[in-house]
Amino acid sequence: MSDLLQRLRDRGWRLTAQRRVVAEVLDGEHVHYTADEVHARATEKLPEISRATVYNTLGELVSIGEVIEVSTDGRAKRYDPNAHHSHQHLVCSRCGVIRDVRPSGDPLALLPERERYGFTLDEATVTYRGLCPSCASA
Amino acid sequence: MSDLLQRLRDRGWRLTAQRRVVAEVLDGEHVHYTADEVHARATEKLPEISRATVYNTLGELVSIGEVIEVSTDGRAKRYDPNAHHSHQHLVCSRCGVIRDVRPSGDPLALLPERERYGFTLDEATVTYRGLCPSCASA
DNA sequence: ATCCTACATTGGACATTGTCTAAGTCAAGA
DNA sequence: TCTTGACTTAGACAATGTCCAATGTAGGAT
Repeated sequence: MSDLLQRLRDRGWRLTAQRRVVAEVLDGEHVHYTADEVHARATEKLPEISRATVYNTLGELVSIGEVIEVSTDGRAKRYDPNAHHSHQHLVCSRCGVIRDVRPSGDPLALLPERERYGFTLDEATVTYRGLCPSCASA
Repeated sequence: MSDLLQRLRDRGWRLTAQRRVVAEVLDGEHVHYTADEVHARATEKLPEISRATVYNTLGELVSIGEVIEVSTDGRAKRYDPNAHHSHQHLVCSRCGVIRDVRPSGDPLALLPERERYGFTLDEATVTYRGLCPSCASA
């Protein structure tokens, strides 16, 4: 059993076939599926799983901090299981491929006091955009 | 006539009443309306303007670089007319208010070479999140 | 000033993404 | 094994965005 499933059990989650399948689909590096993509892949393993369950499960995983919601293009949200290592995203402007990246400093530190307008800052999310090697050479 | 309308005319745009009204709605500082909000405000001045025209005009303004598309919450996109001064966004996690802010350095510089995966970088967009003064004190 | 016509607008159908509900199902503790 | 409350399901509904054929009009041409 994956660490994720163990953590879910520790939180009192009922481990249904549907939740197992969603967790399996989200296992891996540089995974950034939309809800529909998760549903499509989940359906391959469990044909009767419903869209609503996929949305529910993704929402729950996000709310407990196991998965991060990413919206790089204003279209469908994407779900990133790499929640336990702080990171940002690098996106190809042409093909849309996404890589997790780690900036060398804290992006929050770049915002001077006079530009904070009295806000209590929490986090900064950065999206780097450019062309990936294959799009750049094409 | 505003500078924006003059620039549009210089590009060969037909200056219709609808385009004038959309341009007027987008005039100002810290303006970040959704398409529907633009439509609602435009309707006050020109009741017969259609949703399609608002979407068309916003899309055109974005494609010629006069307006920036911002999606801070994964819901509707917002349209920011402050396109001629590079800036980032500061968002209240509770009430959603958005301010334009200017970081002190170039966020692109924070991404080390080994984290660029061969991409040709273009830009970095940063969203700072926290609580605004009134939400923090409530 | 009037006419022409290519470009712009309109209303509504359609597409995509996400949310909600009522009824049925099942995991896991007793 | 039984029971029960949590979970899942199908499908309706909501929010946002796109597309198209019919109609209208800005601005150059006359």
